[in-house]
Formats: sequence, C-alpha cells, structure tokens
Amino acid sequence: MAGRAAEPEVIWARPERTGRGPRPAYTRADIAAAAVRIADAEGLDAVSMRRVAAELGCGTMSLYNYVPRKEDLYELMVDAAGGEHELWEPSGDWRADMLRVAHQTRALMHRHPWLPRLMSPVYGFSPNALRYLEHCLACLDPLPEPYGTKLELIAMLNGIVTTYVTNELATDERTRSLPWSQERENAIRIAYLGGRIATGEYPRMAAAFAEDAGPIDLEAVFERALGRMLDGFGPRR
Amino acid sequence: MAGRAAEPEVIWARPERTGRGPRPAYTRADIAAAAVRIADAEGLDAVSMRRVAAELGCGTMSLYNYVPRKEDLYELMVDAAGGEHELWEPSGDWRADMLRVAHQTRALMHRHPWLPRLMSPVYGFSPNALRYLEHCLACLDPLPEPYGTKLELIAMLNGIVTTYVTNELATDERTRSLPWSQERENAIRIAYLGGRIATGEYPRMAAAFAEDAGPIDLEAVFERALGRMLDGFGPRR
DNA sequence: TCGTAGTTACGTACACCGTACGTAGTGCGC
DNA sequence: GCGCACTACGTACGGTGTACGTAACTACGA
Repeated sequence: MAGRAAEPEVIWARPERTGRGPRPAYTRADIAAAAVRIADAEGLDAVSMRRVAAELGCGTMSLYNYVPRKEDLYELMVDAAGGEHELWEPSGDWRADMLRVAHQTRALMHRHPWLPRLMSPVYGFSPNALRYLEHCLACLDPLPEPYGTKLELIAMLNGIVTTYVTNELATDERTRSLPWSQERENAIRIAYLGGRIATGEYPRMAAAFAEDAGPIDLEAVFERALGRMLDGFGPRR
Repeated sequence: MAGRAAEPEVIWARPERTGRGPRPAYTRADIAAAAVRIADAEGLDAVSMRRVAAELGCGTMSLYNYVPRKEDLYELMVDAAGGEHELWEPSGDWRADMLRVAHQTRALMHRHPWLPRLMSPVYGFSPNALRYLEHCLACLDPLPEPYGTKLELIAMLNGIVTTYVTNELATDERTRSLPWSQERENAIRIAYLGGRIATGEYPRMAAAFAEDAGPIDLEAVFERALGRMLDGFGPRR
C-alpha cells in the first residue's frame, strides 16, 4: 500500500519475472507481438492500452503489471521489430555491409510503417538494439577509425534511413489515404504552388519545377544519399 | 444544413478571408502565435484545441472556423516558426552558407523544441517554407549541379539537422525531466548496460565504452556530420 | 509448516482529448 | 433589403492514459 512506487527506470532494467506471486499470464514478447500485430494492421494510432489488452484477452489494467507506462509499450514494439534484423557474417567490405544494413532497415520500416515514428532517440539499448549495434560494429571492423567515429557513422546511417523512409511513407500515405482521389489533391496542390510560383517571388523554385527530370526515383535518391554519406568516412582521402 | 463539406485541402490553399459574413476575430498568425506560446512554455502535448482556444479567449469550437483539423494547427505552428529564419544575401561560398543555414535551423529547434516532432514530411510548402527553400537555392547558385541535386542536398541537410537535434533534445529531456536525479537514472542505465556488456556477448560495445574519449562534444559531432555530408556534394572530386 | 509480503488481475472512475452537430447572430453581395 | 455565407459557441459522444482499491494467489522466511 502507501502508493506503489512509480518506477522511472528503463523497462529493460526491470526483471521480467520476480518469482513472488502467481506466474504472469503473458511474456513481454506476447505483449510486444500483440501490439505490433495491431500497429501493422490498423496503424500506430490504433495501439491503445485497451486495444492491446483486448488483443491479449485480459483486462486493460492488467497490462500495467507488465508495462508501467505506454511509452514502455512502444519500447517493447521497437525492440520486437529490431529482432527481425537478420545478421550475417561480416564480409570484410565495410561499405558493402553498411549498405546492406541500410537496405535491410529500410525494408523493416516498410514492413512496419510505424517504426520511424517511434525511433526518435537513435537507440535505447534494448536487447535487440544491442545485438544490432554489435553487428554494425563487427561490420566496421575493417574501418581504421576509433569506435567513437564508428558510432557516429551508425547514428548517421540510421538517421538518413529514418529520414528517407519517413518521406517515402508520407508520400505513400498521401496518395493512398484520402478517397478524394489523388488527382484532386494533387491538382489543388499544384494549383496552389503554381499560383505561388507565378508571383515571381520564387524564381529558383520555378526553375526547379521547370527542370522536370521526369518522375523522381526515390530508390535512387536513397542510394545516392547513402553513398555520399559513406564517402565522408572511409580511409583518409 | 446538408453537412458542411469536409475539406481535405492543404490549409494554405484556402483563403484566410472570404469576404462574406462578420470579420473573423483572429488571424492565422494570432492562432499560430498562441499555439507556439503554449508549446514553448508547456510542451507540445499541452497544445490542445481547448487550450489554444482558451489562450485566444474564444470558445473551443470557434477555432474550427480557422483550422479544419488539429493537424492544420500544427502546420500553422511550423510555418510560424519557419518565419523566424533570418535570410541573408548569399555569400558566394555555398558551403559556408549551408553550414550557416544548418546552424540557424538547429538554433531554431532549440528555441522551439517541439519543432522536430512536427517536421516529418520535409516541408509542406507553407509560405515560409517556400521563402526558406528559395533562400537555400539562392545560396546554392554557385554549385554547378541541377536543381534536383540541390533539392536533395537541402533535404539531406534538414534530415541531418532534425536527427541530431532530436538526439540532443532527448538527452536534455532525459537529464532534466525526472526529479529522480539524473545520477540515479544514469546509475541504473550504466548498471544495466554494464551487466549486459559483462556477459561478453558484445565485445565491441564493451571496447567502445572502454575507449572513453571523455565527455562527448555533441556540437563537434554535429559539425563533423555536416562537413562529411557536404563533402559528398561539391565540385566533382 | 504456516503466515505474510509481494504479485497478479481487473473493475471503476477521472480528467482530458478531438470533433460532429445544431443553433443563433452578423454583415456582405446581389 | 433580402438572403446567404459566414462567425461564434454550447453540448455531447466516443475515445484516451492511468490512479486507485480490492481480491486472489504463491513463494519465501520463520
């Protein structure tokens, strides 16, 4: 009694099972899986404590025995998704390996479109985050730089992937979600933008739109961004 | 009657004033300013339709005359913050100018810590976003690349700034928010991480932490990231 | 072996959220 | 001057996170 002590600790620091009392009906993995299932099928906003509890088949407040705050539920989800990273024996070519990491992360985020929104702090040292980091560092073994630099590289890689995938997803979303037909939405946008540009206040924007290099290949843009970033590291040039 | 047509359009495409009926009591700028004031003082989560209406001194539902959905309120906020960008006559050195842009954006985000969270799609063509883009393009005039490449550069710059500031803010937040004293929180984290590392499963992570190059200088990390990114562009090397 | 303390489970309740809808009043364009 | 499009705003609905109280259960210390 006397108020259960609120625990600010990282969820990974508290043991999943303490030994006292009846054995918990679910594991953290169960809970994470349920939340991920909902988020995949109905979007992140559908993930509420009530909904997850219903998916598990337990009372809403029972969830709070496993997850002190909703934020921690999110951490469980991110970790579960991170577990889908398949790791491999480093090839010896750190550049190729890091490109492969980036593409895998991108695929992961496309499979779980809610991931980017939950990844604001680069990584929270969840079990699978540690596995992932260790793997990246292993891939970077051939790179003659201190670990500090390697961690910077990894952070930057994750940042770029997150940024680009977020953009891709936003574009997808925009074209899919509204039944006001994409053409109508686009027409409105173009009309507005065209009107703005026609004022002559933005000559370079006008030129950029006039340039019109056909439909932009987002995949290629992603590739170029990665390449340029990795060029910034590597053996002293 | 017959249901007011829900309007999916971008808020910037609808005129602020139509001419008919009583003149609106507030301008979009008033509303944006109120929301920004609240977000700055009490955090983004304190920005609710009710709260903003109260700040303005009007009824909650009156806000919906100006802003069809809450999401549009966010757009107003982002645009208002974007208006704080001070633009200058390009120096002729595009690299220096872009660094200056980056630092200014970073400062802006530190002044308005809620900004990164609202900037998921790189930019939504709000009035101030257009001003900003045009200015960046002007700074990039000396760079002999097509506009497509320049836009990629700008997107990447914004992405990196957002990523790094998000990290900085998360760190700040973590150290500030909880009165459980930062030492306690840190101690728990270190203990957990140390325990994990001690298992020997993560030898490179262990080495990375052992490297211990003193307290990390986030500012310097930011600078290096920018430099490396800009190196990826520039005259053919 | 047996209390008892620490857990699990979960229903109820509260304060808050976004916003659909209806109604009343206002002032411009025809 | 009429009518209509607009502003203003109160009420209400279905949702949210979660504090708190209670009952059942089990592993440990005596």
